[in-house]
Amino acid sequence: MRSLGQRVELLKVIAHPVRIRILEELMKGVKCVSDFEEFLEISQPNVSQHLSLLRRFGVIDFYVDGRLKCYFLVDPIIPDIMEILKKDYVKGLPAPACCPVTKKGVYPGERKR
Amino acid sequence: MRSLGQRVELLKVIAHPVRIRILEELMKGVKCVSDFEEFLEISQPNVSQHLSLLRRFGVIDFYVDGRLKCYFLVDPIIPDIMEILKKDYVKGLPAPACCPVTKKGVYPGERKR
DNA sequence: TTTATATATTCAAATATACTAATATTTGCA
DNA sequence: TGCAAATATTAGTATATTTGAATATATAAA
Repeated sequence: MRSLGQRVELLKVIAHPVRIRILEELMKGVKCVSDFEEFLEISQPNVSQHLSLLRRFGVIDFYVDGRLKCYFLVDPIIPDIMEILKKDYVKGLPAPACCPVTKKGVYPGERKR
Repeated sequence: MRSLGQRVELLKVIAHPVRIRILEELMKGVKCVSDFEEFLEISQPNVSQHLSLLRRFGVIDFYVDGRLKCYFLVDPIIPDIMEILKKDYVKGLPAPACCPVTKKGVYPGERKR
Protein backbone atom coordinates (compact mmCIF):
# COMPACT_ATOMS: atom_id res chain seq x y z
CA MET A 1 0.00 0.00 0.00
CA ARG A 2 1.24 3.45 -0.87
CA SER A 3 2.12 5.66 2.08
CA LEU A 4 0.42 9.01 2.59
CA GLY A 5 3.53 10.73 1.26
CA GLN A 6 3.62 8.54 -1.83
CA ARG A 7 -0.03 9.20 -2.54
CA VAL A 8 0.51 12.95 -2.26
CA GLU A 9 3.53 12.84 -4.54
CA LEU A 10 1.72 10.79 -7.13
CA LEU A 11 -1.23 13.18 -7.20
CA LYS A 12 1.03 16.22 -7.41
CA VAL A 13 2.89 14.71 -10.33
CA ILE A 14 -0.34 14.09 -12.23
CA ALA A 15 -1.91 17.45 -11.32
CA HIS A 16 -0.64 19.48 -14.24
CA PRO A 17 -2.38 20.09 -17.57
CA VAL A 18 0.63 19.22 -19.69
CA ARG A 19 1.40 16.09 -17.71
CA ILE A 20 -2.20 14.91 -17.87
CA ARG A 21 -2.14 15.28 -21.64
CA ILE A 22 1.17 13.42 -21.80
CA LEU A 23 -0.23 10.57 -19.75
CA GLU A 24 -3.43 10.38 -21.79
CA GLU A 25 -1.33 10.22 -24.93
CA LEU A 26 0.82 7.47 -23.47
CA MET A 27 -2.32 5.48 -22.71
CA LYS A 28 -2.70 5.18 -26.48
CA GLY A 29 0.83 3.86 -26.92
CA VAL A 30 4.55 4.54 -26.95
CA LYS A 31 5.62 8.08 -27.88
CA CYS A 32 8.93 9.88 -28.25
CA VAL A 33 9.77 13.40 -27.11
CA SER A 34 9.27 15.08 -30.48
CA ASP A 35 5.81 13.51 -30.75
CA PHE A 36 4.81 15.46 -27.64
CA GLU A 37 6.54 18.57 -28.87
CA GLU A 38 4.15 18.52 -31.80
CA PHE A 39 0.76 18.21 -30.22
CA LEU A 40 1.50 19.99 -26.95
CA GLU A 41 2.47 23.51 -27.90
CA ILE A 42 5.42 23.89 -25.57
CA SER A 43 9.18 23.96 -25.98
CA GLN A 44 11.30 20.82 -26.23
CA PRO A 45 13.15 21.49 -22.97
CA ASN A 46 9.84 21.86 -21.20
CA VAL A 47 8.58 18.56 -22.60
CA SER A 48 11.78 16.91 -21.38
CA GLN A 49 11.33 18.45 -17.96
CA HIS A 50 7.82 17.09 -17.59
CA LEU A 51 8.85 13.68 -18.86
CA SER A 52 11.77 13.44 -16.50
CA LEU A 53 9.56 14.47 -13.60
CA LEU A 54 7.07 11.73 -14.46
CA ARG A 55 9.93 9.28 -14.75
CA ARG A 56 11.53 10.30 -11.48
CA PHE A 57 8.30 9.35 -9.75
CA GLY A 58 8.05 6.00 -11.47
CA VAL A 59 4.99 6.85 -13.50
CA ILE A 60 6.61 6.37 -16.91
CA ASP A 61 9.84 4.99 -18.32
CA PHE A 62 11.53 4.91 -21.71
CA TYR A 63 13.58 2.74 -23.97
CA VAL A 64 16.14 3.98 -26.47
CA ASP A 65 15.53 3.52 -30.17
CA GLY A 66 18.33 5.02 -32.20
CA ARG A 67 18.42 8.63 -31.15
CA LEU A 68 14.84 8.58 -30.01
CA LYS A 69 13.72 7.99 -26.46
CA CYS A 70 10.46 6.14 -26.48
CA TYR A 71 8.36 6.74 -23.41
CA PHE A 72 5.66 4.46 -22.06
CA LEU A 73 3.42 4.14 -19.03
CA VAL A 74 4.71 2.06 -16.16
CA ASP A 75 2.31 2.58 -13.29
CA PRO A 76 -1.04 0.93 -14.07
CA ILE A 77 -2.78 3.23 -11.63
CA ILE A 78 -2.71 5.98 -14.24
CA PRO A 79 -5.42 4.67 -16.57
CA ASP A 80 -7.61 3.98 -13.53
CA ILE A 81 -7.26 7.52 -12.22
CA MET A 82 -7.76 9.04 -15.65
CA GLU A 83 -10.99 7.16 -16.12
CA ILE A 84 -12.39 8.18 -12.75
CA LEU A 85 -11.40 11.81 -13.28
CA LYS A 86 -13.65 12.03 -16.28
CA LYS A 87 -16.74 11.05 -14.34
CA ASP A 88 -18.64 14.20 -13.60
CA TYR A 89 -20.53 14.82 -10.41
CA VAL A 90 -23.98 15.66 -11.70
CA LYS A 91 -25.96 17.76 -9.27
CA GLY A 92 -29.56 16.74 -9.10
CA LEU A 93 -28.89 13.03 -9.01
CA PRO A 94 -29.48 11.31 -5.68
CA ALA A 95 -26.46 11.87 -3.46
CA PRO A 96 -24.43 8.81 -2.47
CA ALA A 97 -24.52 7.53 1.08
CA CYS A 98 -21.32 9.36 1.97
CA CYS A 99 -22.87 12.72 1.26
CA PRO A 100 -25.56 14.18 3.52
CA VAL A 101 -27.11 17.13 1.75
CA THR A 102 -28.49 20.26 3.35
CA LYS A 103 -31.85 21.40 2.06
CA LYS A 104 -32.17 25.20 2.35
CA GLY A 105 -32.26 25.99 6.03
CA VAL A 106 -33.11 22.52 7.25
CA TYR A 107 -29.99 20.98 8.65
CA PRO A 108 -29.40 17.42 9.75
CA GLY A 109 -28.83 17.73 13.48
CA GLU A 110 -26.62 14.72 13.46
CA ARG A 111 -24.00 15.92 15.89
CA LYS A 112 -25.26 17.50 19.11
CA ARG A 113 -23.21 18.57 22.13
CA MET B 1 -17.31 15.39 -18.25
CA ARG B 2 -14.77 17.41 -16.32
CA SER B 3 -12.57 19.69 -18.41
CA LEU B 4 -8.79 19.36 -18.33
CA GLY B 5 -8.63 22.40 -16.08
CA GLN B 6 -11.22 20.99 -13.69
CA ARG B 7 -9.36 17.70 -13.46
CA VAL B 8 -6.10 19.49 -12.68
CA GLU B 9 -7.74 21.64 -10.02
CA LEU B 10 -9.38 18.66 -8.40
CA LEU B 11 -6.10 16.74 -8.23
CA LYS B 12 -4.22 19.73 -6.86
CA VAL B 13 -6.81 20.19 -4.14
CA ILE B 14 -6.49 16.57 -3.06
CA ALA B 15 -2.70 16.47 -3.35
CA HIS B 16 -1.80 17.54 0.18
CA PRO B 17 -1.16 15.31 3.19
CA VAL B 18 -3.46 17.22 5.51
CA ARG B 19 -6.25 17.39 2.99
CA ILE B 20 -6.01 13.70 2.17
CA ARG B 21 -6.34 12.89 5.85
CA ILE B 22 -9.30 15.25 6.14
CA LEU B 23 -11.00 13.57 3.19
CA GLU B 24 -10.33 10.08 4.50
CA GLU B 25 -11.80 11.10 7.82
CA LEU B 26 -14.87 12.54 6.13
CA MET B 27 -15.37 9.24 4.32
CA LYS B 28 -16.17 7.81 7.75
CA GLY B 29 -18.78 10.46 8.49
CA VAL B 30 -19.57 14.05 9.37
CA LYS B 31 -16.90 15.94 11.34
CA CYS B 32 -16.58 19.44 12.77
CA VAL B 33 -13.50 21.65 12.74
CA SER B 34 -12.39 20.86 16.26
CA ASP B 35 -12.55 17.14 15.50
CA PHE B 36 -9.88 17.67 12.89
CA GLU B 37 -7.88 19.91 15.15
CA GLU B 38 -7.54 16.96 17.51
CA PHE B 39 -6.23 14.21 15.28
CA LEU B 40 -4.35 16.35 12.79
CA GLU B 41 -1.68 18.13 14.73
CA ILE B 42 -2.03 21.52 13.15
CA SER B 43 -3.47 24.86 14.26
CA GLN B 44 -7.16 25.68 14.07
CA PRO B 45 -6.65 28.43 11.49
CA ASN B 46 -4.76 26.00 9.31
CA VAL B 47 -7.54 23.43 9.57
CA SER B 48 -10.01 26.11 8.53
CA GLN B 49 -7.83 27.10 5.62
CA HIS B 50 -7.70 23.58 4.28
CA LEU B 51 -11.42 23.06 4.81
CA SER B 52 -12.32 26.26 3.04
CA LEU B 53 -10.06 25.34 0.14
CA LEU B 54 -11.78 21.98 -0.21
CA ARG B 55 -15.14 23.70 -0.03
CA ARG B 56 -14.23 26.34 -2.58
CA PHE B 57 -13.57 23.55 -5.07
CA GLY B 58 -16.84 21.78 -4.35
CA VAL B 59 -15.28 18.73 -2.74
CA ILE B 60 -16.91 19.16 0.67
CA ASP B 61 -19.64 21.28 2.26
CA PHE B 62 -20.92 21.91 5.76
CA TYR B 63 -24.06 22.48 7.74
CA VAL B 64 -24.33 24.54 10.89
CA ASP B 65 -25.18 22.88 14.18
CA GLY B 66 -25.19 25.43 16.99
CA ARG B 67 -21.78 26.93 16.94
CA LEU B 68 -20.26 23.96 15.19
CA LYS B 69 -19.75 23.66 11.47
CA CYS B 70 -20.23 20.09 10.39
CA TYR B 71 -18.36 19.17 7.25
CA PHE B 72 -19.19 16.34 4.90
CA LEU B 73 -18.12 14.98 1.53
CA VAL B 74 -19.99 16.21 -1.50
CA ASP B 75 -18.12 14.95 -4.52
CA PRO B 76 -18.52 11.18 -4.80
CA ILE B 77 -15.35 10.97 -6.86
CA ILE B 78 -13.32 11.26 -3.66
CA PRO B 79 -13.91 7.76 -2.26
CA ASP B 80 -13.19 6.33 -5.71
CA ILE B 81 -9.87 8.13 -5.99
CA MET B 82 -8.89 7.28 -2.43
CA GLU B 83 -9.49 3.61 -3.03
CA ILE B 84 -7.44 3.53 -6.21
CA LEU B 85 -4.58 5.45 -4.60
CA LYS B 86 -4.07 2.71 -2.07
CA LYS B 87 -3.47 0.07 -4.72
CA ASP B 88 0.23 -0.43 -4.96
CA TYR B 89 2.09 -1.12 -8.15
CA VAL B 90 3.94 -4.31 -7.34
CA LYS B 91 7.02 -4.81 -9.49
CA GLY B 92 7.42 -8.37 -10.61
CA LEU B 93 3.81 -8.87 -11.54
CA PRO B 94 3.12 -9.12 -15.28
CA ALA B 95 2.83 -5.63 -16.71
CA PRO B 96 -0.55 -4.57 -18.07
CA ALA B 97 -1.07 -4.15 -21.79
CA CYS B 98 -0.44 -0.41 -21.61
CA CYS B 99 3.07 -0.92 -20.32
CA PRO B 100 5.81 -2.29 -22.61
CA VAL B 101 8.77 -3.21 -20.46
CA THR B 102 12.43 -3.01 -21.38
CA LYS B 103 14.54 -6.04 -20.57
CA LYS B 104 18.14 -5.00 -19.85
CA GLY B 105 19.61 -3.87 -23.11
CA VAL B 106 17.04 -5.47 -25.37
CA TYR B 107 14.64 -2.81 -26.48
CA PRO B 108 11.36 -3.18 -28.28
CA GLY B 109 12.08 -1.56 -31.65
CA GLU B 110 8.49 -0.54 -32.04
CA ARG B 111 9.05 2.86 -33.53
CA LYS B 112 11.57 3.04 -36.35
CA ARG B 113 12.32 6.05 -38.51
C1' DT C 1 -25.24 42.16 27.53
C1' DT C 2 -21.04 40.23 28.55
C1' DT C 3 -18.18 36.27 28.05
C1' DA C 4 -16.37 32.10 26.22
C1' DT C 5 -16.33 28.87 22.46
C1' DA C 6 -15.98 27.63 17.63
C1' DT C 7 -14.54 28.94 13.43
C1' DA C 8 -12.91 32.17 9.66
C1' DT C 9 -10.05 35.68 7.48
C1' DT C 10 -6.01 38.36 6.38
C1' DC C 11 -1.33 39.27 5.68
C1' DA C 12 3.38 38.33 5.34
C1' DA C 13 7.23 35.13 5.15
C1' DA C 14 8.98 30.82 3.60
C1' DT C 15 9.01 27.42 0.33
C1' DA C 16 7.93 24.97 -3.83
C1' DT C 17 6.83 24.86 -8.70
C1' DA C 18 6.98 26.28 -13.53
C1' DC C 19 8.80 28.35 -17.43
C1' DT C 20 12.39 30.41 -20.54
C1' DA C 21 16.83 30.74 -22.42
C1' DA C 22 21.10 29.02 -22.94
C1' DT C 23 23.99 25.18 -23.12
C1' DA C 24 25.25 20.25 -22.91
C1' DT C 25 25.01 15.40 -24.31
C1' DT C 26 24.31 11.56 -27.24
C1' DT C 27 23.98 9.15 -31.47
C1' DG C 28 23.43 8.36 -36.46
C1' DC C 29 25.16 9.52 -40.70
C1' DA C 30 27.94 11.84 -44.49
C1' DT D 1 36.06 12.74 -38.11
C1' DG D 2 32.65 16.17 -38.03
C1' DC D 3 27.90 17.67 -38.40
C1' DA D 4 23.03 17.55 -37.45
C1' DA D 5 19.07 15.62 -35.00
C1' DA D 6 16.97 14.32 -30.65
C1' DT D 7 16.88 14.97 -26.08
C1' DA D 8 18.59 16.57 -21.39
C1' DT D 9 20.32 19.76 -17.99
C1' DT D 10 21.12 24.03 -15.63
C1' DA D 11 20.34 28.61 -13.92
C1' DG D 12 17.53 32.35 -13.23
C1' DT D 13 13.14 34.49 -12.75
C1' DA D 14 8.27 34.50 -12.13
C1' DT D 15 4.45 32.66 -9.85
C1' DA D 16 1.86 29.76 -6.71
C1' DT D 17 1.28 27.37 -2.37
C1' DT D 18 1.70 26.76 2.50
C1' DT D 19 1.99 28.23 7.03
C1' DG D 20 1.97 31.05 11.28
C1' DA D 21 0.48 34.97 13.71
C1' DA D 22 -2.73 38.12 14.59
C1' DT D 23 -7.31 39.41 14.34
C1' DA D 24 -12.25 39.04 13.23
C1' DT D 25 -16.90 36.99 13.43
C1' DA D 26 -20.73 34.46 15.16
C1' DT D 27 -23.37 32.16 18.55
C1' DA D 28 -24.54 29.95 22.97
C1' DA D 29 -24.58 30.46 27.64
C1' DA D 30 -24.25 32.89 31.90
